[in-house]
Amino acid sequence: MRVSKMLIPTLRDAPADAEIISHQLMLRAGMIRKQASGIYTWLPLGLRVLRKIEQIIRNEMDKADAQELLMSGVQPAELWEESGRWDEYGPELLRIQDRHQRDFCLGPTHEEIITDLIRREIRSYRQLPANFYQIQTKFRDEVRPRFGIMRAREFLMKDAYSFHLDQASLAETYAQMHDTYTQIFTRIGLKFRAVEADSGNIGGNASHEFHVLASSGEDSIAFSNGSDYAANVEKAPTSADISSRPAASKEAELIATPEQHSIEEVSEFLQVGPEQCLKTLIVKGVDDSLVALVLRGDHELNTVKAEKQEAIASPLEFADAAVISKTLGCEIGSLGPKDLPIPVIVDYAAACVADFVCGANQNGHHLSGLNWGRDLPEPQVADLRNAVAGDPSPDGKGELEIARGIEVGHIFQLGDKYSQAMKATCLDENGKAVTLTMGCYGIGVSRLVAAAIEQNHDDRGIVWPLSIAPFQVALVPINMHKSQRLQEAVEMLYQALQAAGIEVLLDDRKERPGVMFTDMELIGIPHRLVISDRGLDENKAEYKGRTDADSQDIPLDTALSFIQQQLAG
RNA sequence: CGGGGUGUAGCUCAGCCUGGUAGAGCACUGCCUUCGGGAGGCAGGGGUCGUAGGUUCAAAUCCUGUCACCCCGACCA
Repeated sequence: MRVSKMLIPTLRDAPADAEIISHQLMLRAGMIRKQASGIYTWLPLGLRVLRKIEQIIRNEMDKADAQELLMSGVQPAELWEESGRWDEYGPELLRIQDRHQRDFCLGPTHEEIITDLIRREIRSYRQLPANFYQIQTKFRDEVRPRFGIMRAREFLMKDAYSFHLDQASLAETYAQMHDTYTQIFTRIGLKFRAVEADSGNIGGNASHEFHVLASSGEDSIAFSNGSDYAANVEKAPTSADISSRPAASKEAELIATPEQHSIEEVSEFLQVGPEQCLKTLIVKGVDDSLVALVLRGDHELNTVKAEKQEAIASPLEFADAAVISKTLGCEIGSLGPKDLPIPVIVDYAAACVADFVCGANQNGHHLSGLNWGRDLPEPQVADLRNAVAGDPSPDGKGELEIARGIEVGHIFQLGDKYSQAMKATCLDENGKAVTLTMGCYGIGVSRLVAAAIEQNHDDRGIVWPLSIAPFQVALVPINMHKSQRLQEAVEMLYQALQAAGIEVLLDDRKERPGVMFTDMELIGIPHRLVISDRGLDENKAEYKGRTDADSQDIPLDTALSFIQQQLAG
């Protein structure tokens, strides 16, 4: 492809409403343009990347014997009424009417359609198991679309649905899809983790999310450095062996700490680390009571875990400052667990600290050198906090590391939620009707583009993994319009590269070199060949990989084989 | 849905406070010079200032409504 024949409207400045790097770079590289909030047009360059990802997915799904089909994007309301989701799904479902005032929706997902198809077409256990997938535009009327293509309302998704006679068969396909997804993200060339997940409102049992690791990810995930264990930080359990608590070595002491409230201030003031300080949070309990939660100063409360405590009101609410000072006799910044007249629940880690510092329940004072079992009773312990880096892995193997992740895939064992509601059955070997068991498997194809950029960029622009780059090689001639022989040499090399099946983008614009270099780097082409008139005299071309610090000279007549080597390596 | 913010040329933004009839840089068109890391000169094209109403002799500017977009939160995954 020639740059002159392709619309690649690169921008020097990022539009002001683009917040995250992938959104900015996709706009600047001329890959997408916004049509409305959360709705985008894919320009030729962006579409090439999207298609590359699609092809990898398609290829791996086919290998796993999944069959591609394409379902309708507009779906009749009747099916959704049958599954119960017409009422359940909420405003995210974009509902429309046709000219006869019949209700339809724009498909946010396709369980209803596929189940309807399968209940009509599959009659015998001999046709099972079967797995169907499509790559299709979905519409979800998100409350708050943001971050460009990352969380769009209209987006491209690969969704697959498998059908089984029993749970064992589902488990088998589920495991196969887990492997397929692993293969897909590995082939694309992204760092990712498969994470244990809740199945949310789609229903069913087992579920894994696949996260691309990137600092801008919306989710925090915890994974073990000693095993495959990975989970959302909020969901990773934490615990500690109370008997590992060191022996008391200091005497309890009341210290005046005027104007020192936060853990940070107290820790600074008393010159002890925040892990040696305990913080006391007062939340609402059942029946208007109050409950104190005690955490290590460097730990963070996990509200979902806390809500599981019987004494605590759900949803969790912090007590009002006024109520606290009235009931407990001091301000929030001076609270501590000693002699509190309300129930106290202590996080495992906090219960393991000896000689700790905490508020004295007396304004402007803290206690130091406190010890559980000596200065105050052995506490009631519970898991109340988010996992942090360095915590032991819940499976006992290795330690947890924490990273940000972008969810790009999700697999579920659905069970019979939809087949039951929609009466999808088939005959087993005894001629008896059996309700089908289902699995479903999604990949956010368009989101993957953004995720790949979030993980792979530098200050000059996108750094595509070779597998999904819109072009493999950028061919940049210097001042080609001024030299007939350069034109001919470049044309020959361009043809040769193409003939070898290499995707090459020839920058044939009458632009200055700087402009061409900057654009090719912005759009992230992995390999670059520069040809100049003066290089011709010495049979010289210049090669530079997108992330290389410097370019290197290579013999022009070996440029093709050199590039082939680079692509292979 | 709650809170905050922004709408002026394709993009980034100034002008608004203190009303006087619209600007800059980049981009675009033509010509000349330049030519290995976003060149320079000259000459151009392009904006009902989001929109509706109000105040005023006069509104991008002040007032009110409304729409769109963005951010934070809630929500979703």
